Formats: sequence, structure tokens, C-alpha cells
Amino acid sequence: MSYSRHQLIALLRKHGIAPTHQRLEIANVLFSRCEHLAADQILTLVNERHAETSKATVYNTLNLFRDCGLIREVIVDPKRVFYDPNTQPHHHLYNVDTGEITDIPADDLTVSGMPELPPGMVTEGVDIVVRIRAL
Amino acid sequence: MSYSRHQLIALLRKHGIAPTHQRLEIANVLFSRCEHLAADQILTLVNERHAETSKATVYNTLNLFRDCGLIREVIVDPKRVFYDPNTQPHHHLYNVDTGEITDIPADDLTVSGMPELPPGMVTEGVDIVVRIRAL
DNA sequence: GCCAAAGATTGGACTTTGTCTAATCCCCGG
DNA sequence: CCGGGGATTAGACAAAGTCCAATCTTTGGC
Repeated sequence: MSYSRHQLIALLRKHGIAPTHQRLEIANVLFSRCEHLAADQILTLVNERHAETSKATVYNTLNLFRDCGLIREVIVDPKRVFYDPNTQPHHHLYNVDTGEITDIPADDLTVSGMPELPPGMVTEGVDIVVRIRAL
Repeated sequence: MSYSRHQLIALLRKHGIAPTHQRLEIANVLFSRCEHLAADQILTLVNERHAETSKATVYNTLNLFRDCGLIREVIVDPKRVFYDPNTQPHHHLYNVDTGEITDIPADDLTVSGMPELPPGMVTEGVDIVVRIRAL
């Protein structure tokens, strides 16, 4: 699940994003681990060795990646947005005690009976969050 | 869908909540309309005639109502939490352009293939959000 | 009905997450 | 090698929500 520098550059280019140093660092953090990270965690990870990326750039970059379809937002915690490097359709298990987020493959879960949308509307996505907690 | 003062008092008491003036005002705002309101909207509505309820009380009360199962949080907008007076199982249509939230009755939508939970875990709820936007 | 204790409410300071801005920096094409 | 457009930055700002200590209400026992 880790990417070489070349692969990351190609990935950004494919999405029309100029591969700057900071963007590569952020992309590396996102794609080198299969976790759901919040902006502040990414900021910390990216600056672990040498502080070289600002808060503003992390937010700019995450929004850019999201707009370009490189990553996806996961909205389960009212306190912060998590970013998911997996843009394939899938869903989430959310541990309300610990805040831990786990993937549920899309093919495991099927939804039937989707309501008809108002005319002129299209579905952008279906997010399913299964909230769990310790007994 | 509107409740009398007596009904609201009974509703709060049934959930073990002491019916104070402010709580009744907030409950009235929530239950007298079938909308999904955010805390700041509730604060405004409650103080429309005479300012008499503080921000802190609105937040305290919403958290209390939520903990007592009187209302439910709807987490779809990373900017703010919405509160849903309908605690029956159901799901939501979220218009990403306008922010509008609409209910989907639970029996319209069925989910199959729920993954097995880790031992000692229980499902607290399943939230489905269908994100829609104008074509 | 009255009183004290328990609980509720309050303004305002504070925290956290995220955005904005204007200045600076860097990188690429010519 | 140079100029300009895009990227980055620090820090100010904004909005949502929490916390606190002081004050005010409610309520249950008499």
C-alpha cells in the first residue's frame, strides 16, 4: 500500500495536480498507511522530521485532493473531518467510544429501496456509518 | 406535530428530565416543526420574542436531550451538528448544494450484509446519508 | 406555604477546527 | 537567466462548541 516518489508524482499528475514538495509529503502520509486521518494528524506526521509544511498548506492540499477526487472526506465525528485515501465505494464502522474508523467493503453491504430523487437531482454518493460501542 | 405545554412536560418527565422553562422552550422549537435544526438556529428561534435563554443552556439542553434519547444528532455537515426530533430509525437525504436535509423512512431502505462485529461490540445505530446535488 | 439543598442557568472566557489574506517564495518556459 | 503565475506561509480571523464560577430556580420535606 506504499507508493514510490515516482508513483505519487504520477498519481498527482493524473489528477491534474502540480506535484510540489509539500503535496508529495502529504500524499505520502495519506497513501502510505490505510488509516483515516484528520488534518491535524496529517500536519503532525508531515512535520515529524523537519517542520516544512504549514497548517494552511495542509488544509489547502486536503481540499484540493478532495476536489480532484484523490481522497474522500469521512464525516462521522462532529469535531473533525477525516480523510480517506480509498475513493472506491465502501462504508464505515465507527467506534463511538474510541473514535476508531474501520472500512466495510462496498460489496458486503447492499442497500435496496433508494427513494426517487426530486427531478434534476443526482446522487453524489451514499455513505453508511455503522456506529458501534463496547457492550 | 405540535405539542401542548402539558404534553411537552410529560415528554420531558418520561425521559427523566426536569421540565424547566428553558427546556420547554427548546423542546417546543424542536418538536413543533419537522425540521433538522442546528444549535445556533435553535438559539435564535428560542429567543425570538424575548431573549431568555443563553447559548450555554441551548448546548447543555441539546446534549441532555440527546443523551436521554429524546432527539438524535445528524452528522452530515462538518461545520455543525443538526438535531432531529425523530428518533425512530430512518435515514437522510442531504442536498450538498443547499444543506437541506430530508428524511427517508427506514422501511424504504434496507441494508443487507452487515459485517460481524468484533466480540463485545454492539451496534448503536446505522446512519445512511444519501448525498444529492443539482445535475 | 416555606426553606434549604440540589440542580439549572448564565455571561464570558476559552478551545478547536478550519479559512482568509497579503507577502513571499519557487519553479518552469522562453 | 529571468519573469510571472502558482504555491506556500504566518498569523489574524471566524464559527461551533465547552467550561467555569457565580447566581438563580425547582423541588421535596415539613
